[in-house]
Amino acid sequence: MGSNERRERAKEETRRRILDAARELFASEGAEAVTMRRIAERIEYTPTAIYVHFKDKLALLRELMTSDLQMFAAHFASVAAVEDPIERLCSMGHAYIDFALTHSNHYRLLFITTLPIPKNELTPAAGRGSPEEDAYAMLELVVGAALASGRLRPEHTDLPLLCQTVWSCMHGVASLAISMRCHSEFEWRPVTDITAMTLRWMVRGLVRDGDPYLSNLGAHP
Amino acid sequence: MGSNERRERAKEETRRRILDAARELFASEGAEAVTMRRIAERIEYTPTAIYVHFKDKLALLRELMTSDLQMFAAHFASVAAVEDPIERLCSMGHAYIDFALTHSNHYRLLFITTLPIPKNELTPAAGRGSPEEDAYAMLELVVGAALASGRLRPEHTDLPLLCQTVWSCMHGVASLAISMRCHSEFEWRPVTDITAMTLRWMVRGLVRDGDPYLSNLGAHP
DNA sequence: CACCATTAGTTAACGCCGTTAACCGAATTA
DNA sequence: TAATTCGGTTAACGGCGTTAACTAATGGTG
Repeated sequence: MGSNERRERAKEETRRRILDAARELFASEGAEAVTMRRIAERIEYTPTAIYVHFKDKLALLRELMTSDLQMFAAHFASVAAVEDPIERLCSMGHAYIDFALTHSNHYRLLFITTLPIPKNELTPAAGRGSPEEDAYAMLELVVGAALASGRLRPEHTDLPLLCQTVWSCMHGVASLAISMRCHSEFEWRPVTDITAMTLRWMVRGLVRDGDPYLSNLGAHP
Repeated sequence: MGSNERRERAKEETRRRILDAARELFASEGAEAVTMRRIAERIEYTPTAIYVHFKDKLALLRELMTSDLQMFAAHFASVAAVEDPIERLCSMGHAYIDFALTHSNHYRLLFITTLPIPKNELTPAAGRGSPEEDAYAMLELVVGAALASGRLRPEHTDLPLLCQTVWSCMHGVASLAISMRCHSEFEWRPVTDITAMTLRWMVRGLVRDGDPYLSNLGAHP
């Protein structure tokens, strides 16, 4: 009678409310504040009600992560517009750090916190590959474009290796900055400076000597 | 009568046994396996007995961290012997990754896991500064030597900035490698390759054009 | 020697946590 | 109307970190 559909929609609705409550709780108070009981309390349900919609806490978190990964990927939308392939890569690096700092809780969940279960099966996801590959795929696109431009040093041929090295360096800047935030006693240089220097090293390691982009940063930064 | 000393020594002894049990449990089964109850079980005490020797779990972990930091610093003992300052820095980088991979649980506790309480007061420590600064101080020494050698580009003058950028990059390689270990589905390049490439970029970003060390890696690696 | 103070360690309990089994009650279906 | 489905609740289990009250052995002191 179609009323079945209504019931299904209602179920989807509470499921969404659970996810929203978890996300909000997580974003505002950090991962350790996300407990089944507090999520339930927020939506005025019993903790066990959550288990009707999610197998367990990990399944809930995994679903949170997939939506966060989409948000993460969306954060790089603007870099595609940058014309120069090298500058585009730097722009992506800056966007990466920006995301990590402005959404540090999300960044921690996605890339720092090691969940008990491997994130292998984040979601089947639409199309090919997990959403995690969306941002990574974009990185491959950007680095691939730099590679195709012929401006990289001839020894650079391994695209995955290049991407993973770039990612590693940026992740290092982001994650160390996040964990050093409170660590006041330490005289920590501004993240922007560390980011800029890392990107400068990356570019110099990537492009051939005498590349026009080098003059942007050659003088005295 | 001196028997007081014996009592004190006995107390120190059980305190040490608690730390040993925690360390062993931690190294073999990871951080989440370290619970007050399991530690107590190992040394055949009651969980509450631990509270005679440590204020709470965090205090115990902090003490574990300080000894791990010493072990961490000791891991770099051999790099001081390398003569060439640039090569010494690379050697330290390799040692860093080596430590992170062979003692990944310790590395996670020290640099990845963000403890609820800032690690500000790890220990007053002997001499000046916390033990965390020992390895960092060594990094400052190594980078400082490179700086003093006059082989770095003239724009490099900020020693802390250089050290922190180096550290960030190496930390990125280490931590991403650790968290990607299980993540099988992903075609991840060997950590040694990523490490080598990162160090190559670092060196090229650091030293002047035409530095002799560049010919080591210039050809076609 | 007798008495008291100190203290390493135990017992019992509290309030959290994730999770499960049994149940309830309203809506759907036959 | 009777049977069935199923979103949600109640009560409970085992485990966690931590605390208060207590025990028992030791040490110093009159």
